[in-house]
Amino acid sequence: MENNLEQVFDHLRSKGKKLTKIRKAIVKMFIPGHNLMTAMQTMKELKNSGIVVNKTTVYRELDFLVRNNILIEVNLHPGVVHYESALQPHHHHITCNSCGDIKDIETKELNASMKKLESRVVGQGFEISDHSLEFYGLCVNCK
Amino acid sequence: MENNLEQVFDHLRSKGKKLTKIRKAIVKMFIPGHNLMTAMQTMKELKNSGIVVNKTTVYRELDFLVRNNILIEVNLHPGVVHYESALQPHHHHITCNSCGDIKDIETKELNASMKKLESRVVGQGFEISDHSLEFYGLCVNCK
DNA sequence: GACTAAATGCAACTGGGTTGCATATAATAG
DNA sequence: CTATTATATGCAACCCAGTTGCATTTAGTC
Repeated sequence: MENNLEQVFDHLRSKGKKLTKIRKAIVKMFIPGHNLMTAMQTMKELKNSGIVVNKTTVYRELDFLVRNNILIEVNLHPGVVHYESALQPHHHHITCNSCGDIKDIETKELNASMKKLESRVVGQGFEISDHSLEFYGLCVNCK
Repeated sequence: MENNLEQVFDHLRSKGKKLTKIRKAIVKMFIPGHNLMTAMQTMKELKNSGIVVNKTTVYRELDFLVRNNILIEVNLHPGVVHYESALQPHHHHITCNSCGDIKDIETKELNASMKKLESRVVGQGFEISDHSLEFYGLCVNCK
């Protein structure tokens, strides 16, 4: 979405942040949506498109984009953090235990009962700000 | 639950596994339930009770117990794996973003709609074997 | 073009987790 | 109760994701 992309750039500009070629390139690879990548995968993708970046920069840039609500962290597996666009409708993922492939999954069936659950927990004094729901199994090709 | 403990020991014995003092001690600290610990926390707890263990042993032992369906891995935060008893009713957790405290939480409201969701996904060719649902927010003391 | 905050690179480091290999220990049979 | 052997443990060295301090570079502004 070209539109989203320009919005993100304007948003950052308005906050006095710089639009370096690295930042632009990273935002571009995430914002169209449906891209879920680790820091290292991001670095490789950048390299593939001719932009060689230090890993420190990649980690700092991804953190920066998370702090600015452009990306979110996704916690699929121990040992590595995935990132994806924050500018997408709320959804979850299913990871194939065999080939490692990750697919988006809508969970609209859960909305009502999830709200009920959260209000009960709030009633017990907790304040829920976020949740993480991930599925694991076998994809069509692997089973 | 003393009973569960003996069942676990018998189960392992029947598979030809040895019941060393380290293994027994680790099983004992997890099986009563409501204990959620990282490998390093487990090592410290062991030390506190007078059993000094190498970290390699702790990691291998926790893996062993997961492979034998006595513990499960819980993926709360990037960078560290938590372990808890597999011999508990299905439940989830809420982590306080401020003090880091973790509490168990029942999610019976979700059961029916979760089943619906899973059958839809199965209908699309995926086979779901597991899911992870974790909540984040503020506990009573911290807000 | 000069200035300054923001961004980048580099090297060294941290910490969770793993591997190969030598040694020790629990269970079993003799 | 000793010998045997698979299983478990310790140790040292390693791997890899992610971080830190500091010097250098760059984007945006005047």
